[in-house]
Amino acid sequence: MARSRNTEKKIFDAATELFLEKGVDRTSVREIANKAEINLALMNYYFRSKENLFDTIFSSLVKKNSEELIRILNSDLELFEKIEQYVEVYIEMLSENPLLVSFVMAILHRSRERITEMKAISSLYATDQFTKQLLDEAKKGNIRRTDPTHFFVDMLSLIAFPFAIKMLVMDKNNFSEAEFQEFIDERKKRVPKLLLDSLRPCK
Amino acid sequence: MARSRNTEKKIFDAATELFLEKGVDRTSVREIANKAEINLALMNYYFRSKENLFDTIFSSLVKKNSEELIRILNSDLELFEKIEQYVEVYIEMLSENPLLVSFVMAILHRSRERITEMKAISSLYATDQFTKQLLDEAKKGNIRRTDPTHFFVDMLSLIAFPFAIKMLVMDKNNFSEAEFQEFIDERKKRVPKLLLDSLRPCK
DNA sequence: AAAACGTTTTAAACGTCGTTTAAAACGAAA
DNA sequence: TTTCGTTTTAAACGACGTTTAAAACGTTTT
Repeated sequence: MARSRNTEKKIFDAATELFLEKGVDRTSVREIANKAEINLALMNYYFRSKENLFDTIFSSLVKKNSEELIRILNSDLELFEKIEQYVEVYIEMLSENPLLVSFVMAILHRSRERITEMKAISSLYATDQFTKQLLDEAKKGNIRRTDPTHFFVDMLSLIAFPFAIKMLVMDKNNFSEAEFQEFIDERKKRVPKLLLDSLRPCK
Repeated sequence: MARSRNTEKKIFDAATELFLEKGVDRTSVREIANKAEINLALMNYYFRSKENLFDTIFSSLVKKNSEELIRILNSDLELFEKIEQYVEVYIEMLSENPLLVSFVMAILHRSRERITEMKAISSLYATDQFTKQLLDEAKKGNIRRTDPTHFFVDMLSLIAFPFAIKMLVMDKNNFSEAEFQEFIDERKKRVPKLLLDSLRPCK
């Protein structure tokens, strides 16, 4: 009984690491079993199938990493401050899990047809509260009118995409790991500035 | 002889379609052989391995689709006009090949270690000419000073990422295919405006 | 026209993949 | 100590990417 929980966790942890590193389809069950030091058939015993193990891990990863972000979106912070904080926390989170973006991208393509069922995924998107805030501030004349759908996609793109093309950026600029990290850190200031400038009614 | 070229092309075309649609790792060689109506072993005869077939297809796709973009970056168009044209042509190109972004993303993760060898991939990035133009215009005071590396990553992100999260955007906004296409079309105007506003020295 | 040649195609087999199976080993309750 | 449900094991299944040797084909040569 204590043994079983332990086994389940060993499988979960080993698979998580391998899935993030090599991708689901390039990780074999025998590899997971080796890393977790368990018998091959135990993966199916505890998780029914590799696909179901993947779903479990994916939901867990998304949930763990998106909770704070949703909390920020739904907070009653002033709009500009909220955007600044959201971007910074998001980039910081991805810095600590640099493989997460590629992983999610791969899943969005790989499991395209199943997206609607994967409820975890919706926590990656804008909340109604944030959308409403954008519309309200525009109505009050505090910011330029902007399509919330576009604005949120802009924000997500500027935050996440650089991680997806990390290797391309490193290769073309001859960045070391540390230099790439520095580049990413710079974006914590740059991206909010770009977004807020586009909202400011100055012009 | 005529037969052989034909066979090679049939394999290439069938595999291209399947790789884009299902991803490399979820496409079996037997599936390719069926679709191309050729014997299983001919894939290895003409392309040595599935991995090599994939490399060939990837290079061909990237080359075919990036040539015009590079031509624009290296043209002597005025900076703002160049950015407008680059964004519009890029988005239009991705609209016609909506699976390309996910495919390239998957490859950037899947073949991370081989990126440097895959020379085709460098054509996805900024040219020296464009970088120089950004620096020159800033020096002349025509635009705000900006880090060309960041600026190009911003631009790429705003162009490409929405295609990568297509299913997420469609799901959350209840978009039909046509509505998503409309959303993308709007970005042809929106993205250049956002980028140019961030460069204008108005403030 | 037949023989000889290199090119192209074929069917069968290899080891590895995800998954299933039936039985063995185990731990707690009787 | 026996019983019983839970956990683990080894072996096997069909499908995967790849290799092989031989068959079929089209050209060139005699």
